[in-house]
Amino acid sequence: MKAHLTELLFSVVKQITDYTDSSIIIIDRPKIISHGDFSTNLCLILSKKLKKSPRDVAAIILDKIPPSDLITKIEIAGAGFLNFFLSSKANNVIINSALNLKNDYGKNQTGNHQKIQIEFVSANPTGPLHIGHGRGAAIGDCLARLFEASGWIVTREFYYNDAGEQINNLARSVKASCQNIPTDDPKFPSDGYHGEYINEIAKDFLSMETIECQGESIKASGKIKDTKSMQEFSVAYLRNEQDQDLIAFRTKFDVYSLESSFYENGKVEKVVNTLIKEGHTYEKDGALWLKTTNFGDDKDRVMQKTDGSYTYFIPDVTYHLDKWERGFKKVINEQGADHHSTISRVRAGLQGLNKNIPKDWPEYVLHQMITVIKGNKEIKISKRAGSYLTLRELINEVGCDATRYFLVARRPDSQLVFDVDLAKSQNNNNPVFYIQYAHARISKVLEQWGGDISTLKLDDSFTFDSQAELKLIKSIGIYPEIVLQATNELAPHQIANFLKDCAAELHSYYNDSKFLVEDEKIKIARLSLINSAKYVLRNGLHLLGIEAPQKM
RNA sequence: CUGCCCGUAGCUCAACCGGAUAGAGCACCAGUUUUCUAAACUGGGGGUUACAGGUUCGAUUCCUGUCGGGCAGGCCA
Repeated sequence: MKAHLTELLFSVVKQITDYTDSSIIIIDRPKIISHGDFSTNLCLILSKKLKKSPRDVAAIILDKIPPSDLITKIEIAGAGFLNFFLSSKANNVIINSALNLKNDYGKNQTGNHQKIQIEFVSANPTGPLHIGHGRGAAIGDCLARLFEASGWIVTREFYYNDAGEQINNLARSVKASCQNIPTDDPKFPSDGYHGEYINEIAKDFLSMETIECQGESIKASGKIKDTKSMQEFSVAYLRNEQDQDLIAFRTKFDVYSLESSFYENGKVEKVVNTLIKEGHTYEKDGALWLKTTNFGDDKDRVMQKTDGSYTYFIPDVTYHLDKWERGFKKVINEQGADHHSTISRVRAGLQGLNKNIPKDWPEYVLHQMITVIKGNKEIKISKRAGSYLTLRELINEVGCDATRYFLVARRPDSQLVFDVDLAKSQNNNNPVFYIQYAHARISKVLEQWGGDISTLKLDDSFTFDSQAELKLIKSIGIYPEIVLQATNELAPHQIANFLKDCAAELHSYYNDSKFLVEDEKIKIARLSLINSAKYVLRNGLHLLGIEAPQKM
């Protein structure tokens, strides 16, 4: 519909100016219903160039614009806006389009089958997933679903930091637990992990349990001095836990990349050598430094420590080079904002490799921290202190649907308050139930009707006239635009907000009109309308990874 | 001290990358059911968009400064 309007307007623009590109035409959706279905500020933009007042330009365009049976009225308004009002035929086109496309309604092909890789969660295997990882999982997975809906070939990926200092720390903590050293004992590792899960791992390690992890069996040796086995077992144990958390959260990954693998296949070494060869390094204080200041960082960073091991960002750079070499021209990393300082380092490292990787590659979506409130008290999340609200607990208490909704319904870069009591209370007005209820209501009406849903179609001559109907149709018509916009702006929260609005229109309509009426023509029209709304609600919920129940 | 994010109704948050009268939900007040699910609907009050300047036809949005909150600034990740 937008494209249609752009075409009409551009045919006039070509006549009265020398523009050869339709990109100056911006079609908006007005906020206020009396301003019509679409509007454009085109005349305000052209007024300077044509040296005429915006309203005069509007009059000229109005005079020359070709007629269309999808538009019933065009108005000049305000400072010189053009407002377009859709005809009832256009409304019927929208509804029939949704009825025809069904599960595909709302999708677009702007991605043109290009490859995109989205990395998210990527939690260290040093503890169970918490609510912050949940936010990452919800946002990352929804982004993946959005890009799929926009015609991209998506790879979902999880990166495990299963090497390095944090893992040594984990092994030390488990070892201390095996030796029955209490966490408040001075002999307990000072920066060790304190959670109860450490004791669980220790217990299973000592009783020589076997853990299944991504198709591999890892058996604990049970020997306290066997640091290697303890480390392997602990990592496998926690990866297994995290995998189960993610399954419970309906989040699947296509590829798991392991930090350790980049050491094993020699790629880390190769990256280091390339950086040295390209002249971006120097030695100081017994360490090897990367000149990240060459690429916009505010100070240089150590890349090889005095003990010979590498700092975390070298394997990170290696991993990202690997992504690049796998052919991903578009990569999005979803992570917590507390890691934002890695961005400049990873990008600097990639630039230093001199491989013609774009400066702003990869893209990042950073989500801000979450404040968890339970019983009117804030829960501090700290892995090391052991105070913890795990994602699993949250799913068990609140449910997967509600958890996903609340975690994705806010802009990633705003801090969010998650009130556990509010989210889990069943009798409360919960937006998730509100949306699902709208879907269930439609399903029930269609079921009571008992006809063949696939035959529902709107007659060209039918005219909807109630406010409730027109508002619902508008919501259905706008849905594909929301999907595209949410994809382009990396903003899945827009889907959540849209669905709440769309459900509200449906509920209003439901209360306003009866659907199963005597008049066959009216009945079919109304059922066609709510069935198209059903596809929108279901498809939108699917983008959020939330179920659309037939009844509640 | 430096960098990044944020500041919008009592609370939780939107606002289509500069547009028209800043919108929802919760909470509060008043109503709606002999009807396809009242987990719903209808109406009402509530705002100097933290503050002060600047840019222009027009600013919640862009720029500068101030105040306030969060996160970073490890040879941790």
